[in-house]
Amino acid sequence: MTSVAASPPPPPQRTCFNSLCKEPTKPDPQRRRGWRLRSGEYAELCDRCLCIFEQGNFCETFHSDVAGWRSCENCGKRVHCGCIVSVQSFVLLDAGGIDCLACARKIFGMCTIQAPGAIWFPSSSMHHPRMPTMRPPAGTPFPGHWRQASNLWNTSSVQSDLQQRLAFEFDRPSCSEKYLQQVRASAALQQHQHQHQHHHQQQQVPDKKFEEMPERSGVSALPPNSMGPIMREKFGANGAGAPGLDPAYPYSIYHRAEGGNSNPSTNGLPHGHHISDPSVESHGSSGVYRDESGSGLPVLSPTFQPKESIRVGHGQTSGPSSSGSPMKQQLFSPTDGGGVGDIRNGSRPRLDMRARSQVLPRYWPRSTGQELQQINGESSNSVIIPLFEKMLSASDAGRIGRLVLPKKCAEAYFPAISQPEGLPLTVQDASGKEWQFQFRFWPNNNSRMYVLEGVTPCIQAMQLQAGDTVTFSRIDPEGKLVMGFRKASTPGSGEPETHHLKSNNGFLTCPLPDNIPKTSTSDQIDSNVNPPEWSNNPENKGSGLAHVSQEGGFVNLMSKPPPSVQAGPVKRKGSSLGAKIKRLKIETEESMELKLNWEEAQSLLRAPSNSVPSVTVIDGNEFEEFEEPPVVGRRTYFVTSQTGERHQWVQCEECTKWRKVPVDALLNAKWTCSQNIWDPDRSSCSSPAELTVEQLAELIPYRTGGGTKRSKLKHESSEAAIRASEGLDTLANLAILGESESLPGSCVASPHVQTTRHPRHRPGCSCIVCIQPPSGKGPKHKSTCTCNVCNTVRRRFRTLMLRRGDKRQGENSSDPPTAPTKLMSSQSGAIVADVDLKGQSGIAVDAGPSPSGTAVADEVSERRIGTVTASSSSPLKAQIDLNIQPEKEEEISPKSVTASATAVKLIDDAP
DNA sequence: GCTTCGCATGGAA
DNA sequence: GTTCCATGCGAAG
Repeated sequence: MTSVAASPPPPPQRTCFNSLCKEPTKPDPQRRRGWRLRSGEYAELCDRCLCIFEQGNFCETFHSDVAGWRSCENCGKRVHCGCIVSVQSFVLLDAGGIDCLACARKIFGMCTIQAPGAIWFPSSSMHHPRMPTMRPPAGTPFPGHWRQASNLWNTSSVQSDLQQRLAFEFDRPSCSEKYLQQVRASAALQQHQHQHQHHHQQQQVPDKKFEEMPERSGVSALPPNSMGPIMREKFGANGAGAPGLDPAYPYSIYHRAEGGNSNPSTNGLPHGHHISDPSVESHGSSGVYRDESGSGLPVLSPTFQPKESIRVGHGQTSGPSSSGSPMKQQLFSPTDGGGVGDIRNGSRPRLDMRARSQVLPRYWPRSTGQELQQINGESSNSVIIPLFEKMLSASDAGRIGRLVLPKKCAEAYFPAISQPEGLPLTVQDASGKEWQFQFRFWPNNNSRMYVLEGVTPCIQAMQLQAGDTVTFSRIDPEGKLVMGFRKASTPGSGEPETHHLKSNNGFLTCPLPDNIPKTSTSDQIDSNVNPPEWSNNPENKGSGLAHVSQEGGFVNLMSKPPPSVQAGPVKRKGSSLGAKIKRLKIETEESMELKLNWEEAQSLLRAPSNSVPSVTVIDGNEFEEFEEPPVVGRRTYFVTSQTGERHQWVQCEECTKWRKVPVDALLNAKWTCSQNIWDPDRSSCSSPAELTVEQLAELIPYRTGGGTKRSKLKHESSEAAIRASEGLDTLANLAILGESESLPGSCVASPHVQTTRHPRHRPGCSCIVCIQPPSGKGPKHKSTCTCNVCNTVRRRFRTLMLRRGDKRQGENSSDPPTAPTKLMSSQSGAIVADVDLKGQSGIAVDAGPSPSGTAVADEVSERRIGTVTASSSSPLKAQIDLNIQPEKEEEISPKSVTASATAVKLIDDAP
């Protein structure tokens, strides 16, 4: 192989960044630059364009005849709002309309707005002390909560949010394709446009741009009829108020074509029309597109699913306005980072429109705002780009450790690989832990089958199983791939969808009663048990989170599928997780709003009235055990005043005012001012609040948006996530327990369901099982561990095994003799391991898919006695699962099988 | 005998 | 009819 001395290519002739100019640019010793690009660099302009730009006349000069001009609500000045050049020169007003930068500065004290070229609002500005004093534009509606501190100052976030929604709405195949068809039928459309020139002015923009700027990127304006239902929900049928839908606001959306090779048949762009922005080329995956011509707004991920973030009101939006915490998503990034694939794996940029549009809807990301915020908790300057998600199949969740990736998604969002061996891929989970997978493919029917290998540790760490959903997102500009997950509920349980188990990010859902008597036997977590701020509490990060919808009165408790699902064989082709169920998940996700972490959930649990605890001493520690499960009360905040006086603050269910109540007050979950018996002056919703929001913010840490607390919480987020995950897992288990035993129509999340199996295993249970972290969480006890817990577990299991062994021997004595140590499943043919139970009768049971029918029960019974199977998929091999529940003998679950198996090992190891 | 790897198969979309 | 993808299954380690 001969090496050819490659002569360096001559430096390309640089031309003006303004695509309407294309004059050659000269090296500028003074580093004079144009507008700032997303990459962090600045547009390189020719002298003339630079001069025009510096004079602030760029838009007038080059965009004067395009749409997007609006008038400042305050001074009436004409401001262009449709391009990257002008994006920093106006502020979107919540109530619609814009203010020019000068007015914004003047009115809102926008001192933190940076000089032209800096298009980000620093996060500090989001909590500018003057924010609450902002006033709405004259003549605009003045909703009560508007101009809350964070609202206005999150203009960039608002824009970002809107843009995301628009991008998503538009980019959905069903949406974009429809419109692109309209574009293609341009002749008829234009004729129609001439007849309705004014109304359709914006729709003509794309065609006009195409004609005027043949080298420009493809542009497609969003027609009113492409407005998705979500947009209509928020902005009304005509889209008024939405910048992108406002007829005076030409919201252009740019589609990037792979390799600059646009295909009009697939993306609606004329040949040769592509985004040639080198920063885009370096991106690699979906993400924030930018129009280098300076006449289009950047667009975030086309796959963003805005179901959650679109919810507003009552502070429920995932955005910053409700929480006081900044929505950690920004449209622009200081640097233009590439995707993981590009940076780490050297992929080529991909994600053409065709690939995106061909991604099946079931893989569309449905990340909630909370999830996104959770993912993005570490960086306020990052853009979270939901890529796709996938419900785990049995194969994916199995111990084989291979996660089959949807082909289109893999090709669209992951690095390009040419060899089957693929590439190592570093993926971060929501807690920041990095996992290394092998991204590869198998040749398959002249195609490829993409898999992620080595996912078992991650899957196990997340305690995922078939039916759960993993989500893939990317954080830009870091380019990190982030893998999240949502737990499934009970897809196979056949639960009526109006009842308990709707699958929402793995949160069980149930309707709630209006009142929850403390002594009720159906105590349930109230839908309003936590204030809106809480939902966005950054401490609520973590996988184990309960969602409580304030709107719908639903409580969603994270849960694993109930035992029936866990243990049930997953039918091939995922038929048990059919499309219908998946769609149900989609719809019911809308009911999920708030998150609780475990500590907070715990804090809601109150000792039932008239219940005297029995004190149990375990390992020197006293535990109170209640025969009755705890009562769920209203969330309150305990505050100690400067005088040392302690009391609680609680938010009224109806008027949302905060009231002070005695520290020992136990409040109904739907507490209202009328129940404020301690302060008659404030026992009505019409009574004024005792403290202002600011004062409350000082009193109640971070709940009401204290900025300093938030930063602290960031540092604690990982730990909090772990705690939350652990705790909610337990809560989830309780929910499962409740579900499995609740009466028809009762709430699955009800913690107040009696059980005869093990009355302790309920909320508040302090038994040796419940005080331990859930399975798979926390440090594992070694098999040789001699701690009190382990010894107790051993002792219990030894007793159980002996009892069972005796029982079984009695049964076997009447059975015909069979092969003593080996059984073979009649259906699965799975490998069966022999187990020596040391003195027990040899019992070995196939743990593979079980034959249906009564045999299952027998077999399960056998399993629970204690078998070790070769195909055990437990992540806890050779480790003690301290969450085993020996008394719950009737319950069928793989975990229980594992637990039993583990117990056998314990017995083996026991002294 | 068990696990891992890689391809093949076939149901479903 | 084609493509996708869940998983079966044989070969290799």
